Amino acid sequence: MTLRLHDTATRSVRDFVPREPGKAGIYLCGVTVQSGPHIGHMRSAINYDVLRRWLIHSGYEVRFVRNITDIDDKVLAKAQEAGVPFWQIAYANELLLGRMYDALGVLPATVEPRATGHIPEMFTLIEQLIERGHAYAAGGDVYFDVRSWDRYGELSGQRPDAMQSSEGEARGKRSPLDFALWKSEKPTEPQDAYWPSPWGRGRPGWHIECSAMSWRYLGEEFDIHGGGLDIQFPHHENEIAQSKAAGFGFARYWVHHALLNLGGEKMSKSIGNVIDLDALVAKGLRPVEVRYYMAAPHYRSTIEYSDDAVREAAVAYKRIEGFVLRATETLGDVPPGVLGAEFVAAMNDDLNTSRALASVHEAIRHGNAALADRNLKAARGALSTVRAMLDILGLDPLHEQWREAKGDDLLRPAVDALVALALEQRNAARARKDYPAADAVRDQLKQAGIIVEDTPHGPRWTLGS
RNA sequence: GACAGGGUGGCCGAGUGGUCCAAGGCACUGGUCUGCAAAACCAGUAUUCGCGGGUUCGAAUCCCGUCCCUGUCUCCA
Repeated sequence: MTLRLHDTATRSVRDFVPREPGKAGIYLCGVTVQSGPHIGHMRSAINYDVLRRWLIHSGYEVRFVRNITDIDDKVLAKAQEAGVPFWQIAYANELLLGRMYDALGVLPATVEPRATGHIPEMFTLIEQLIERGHAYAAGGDVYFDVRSWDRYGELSGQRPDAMQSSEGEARGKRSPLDFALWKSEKPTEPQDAYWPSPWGRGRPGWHIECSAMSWRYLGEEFDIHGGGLDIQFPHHENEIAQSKAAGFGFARYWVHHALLNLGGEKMSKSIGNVIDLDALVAKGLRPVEVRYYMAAPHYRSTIEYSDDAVREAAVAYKRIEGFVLRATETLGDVPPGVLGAEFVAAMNDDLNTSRALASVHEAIRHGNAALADRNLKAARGALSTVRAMLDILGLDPLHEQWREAKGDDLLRPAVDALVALALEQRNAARARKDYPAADAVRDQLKQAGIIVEDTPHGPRWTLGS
């Protein structure tokens, strides 16, 4: 069975056939680091992290390139506002982004290149485009000549003739549709944001960096290009035009993920309807629960954010976690084993994580039943398959990523001994049928954040609320 | 206006021609277990898929119309 992926360019689900057997090259449009990341960015990161893990599991050697766009109009505007160099703003936000990836268990990219580190590659590309008659210099600017590329619109379905052109004619453009590859310096912009170029001092246009970096790290043609639905046009359309006009084969599959909405609109810094990971943590959610929330719906479905929905996701995840922890308590460490067939089928079906999770929950139900029946063999099987499936989604509760803070390892035996003391008293009370006293012990522990549950083999405790 | 994608139970969310009187989760109800709980398990909870037509032996799934929602429209606010 092979992976099938939705390809935006053909608007269809296609078998994934890598350019080179056993290898997969992915370019993901990362973030423009104009400000700190919000949970909309997290969705992108998590969706592609799942794709990547699935490809790795499927035996591919994955080269995963996720860029940082560290220069653009907004970064410069923020820098001017703050009175600091643009790269200071960009780098500070890049660090925040990295922290967010770590917190959510997003695997580090193979390489995370920055736009400003690839100016020479841009020059080569731009010169190639000029030579081929698809770009022209005008003053100190260089524009891509959209009319010279008749496949323009192939990705988004936009027809150049039908497009509304923007207000205000830019200087030197032959057509309002043309877009800048290189922008000449302006007196109103920070003077430390420019590079010398064959066309005079200036800085990159918005789209050229991705063409340059994908070329640098993945070659002229690569397997998958990803990004949010909102940058399909113009950004990806322009990327295709540039790269193909330069003679590259470019991306073979275009995978776009849907957005995270809040209040009926996409979460966006400019609209101001943003929530970041810290805000969710402040609501009592753990990053792993947030990851579950983002990974559970299909990647091409819009998520309308709501507090209720995240909380519901947290409850669902706790059910998963509860099984894994309880099963491990009775079975000992059972390593991840073989995936369920339904899970595999679901993942291969355009990464249908929703369906895949349904099979996880079913396995858990069977596992819980097996535990209750003391059918250890069946329980062991369920645990190993559940852990394997969760591992693909980056949600295995036993993975080091999700272990509580380090001190926890030392604290736990100590708390365990104290709780055992309290439970001895409770047991004594129960033995003499003094239930009010027994319940008082349980209630007091609960107030301290320790939940006591009775099992056929004695009480167990967990932290919780 | 153009282009793209959606509208499924109380909620979240899969399902794109028959096995769907619609997966899974949450919530709720009843049961088992328990001293009582909790957890877990079992059972129940949409004859129905925005609305109106049509195609078909058969439609949530295809077609037409209609209403509503989201994204995008280029040196992006």
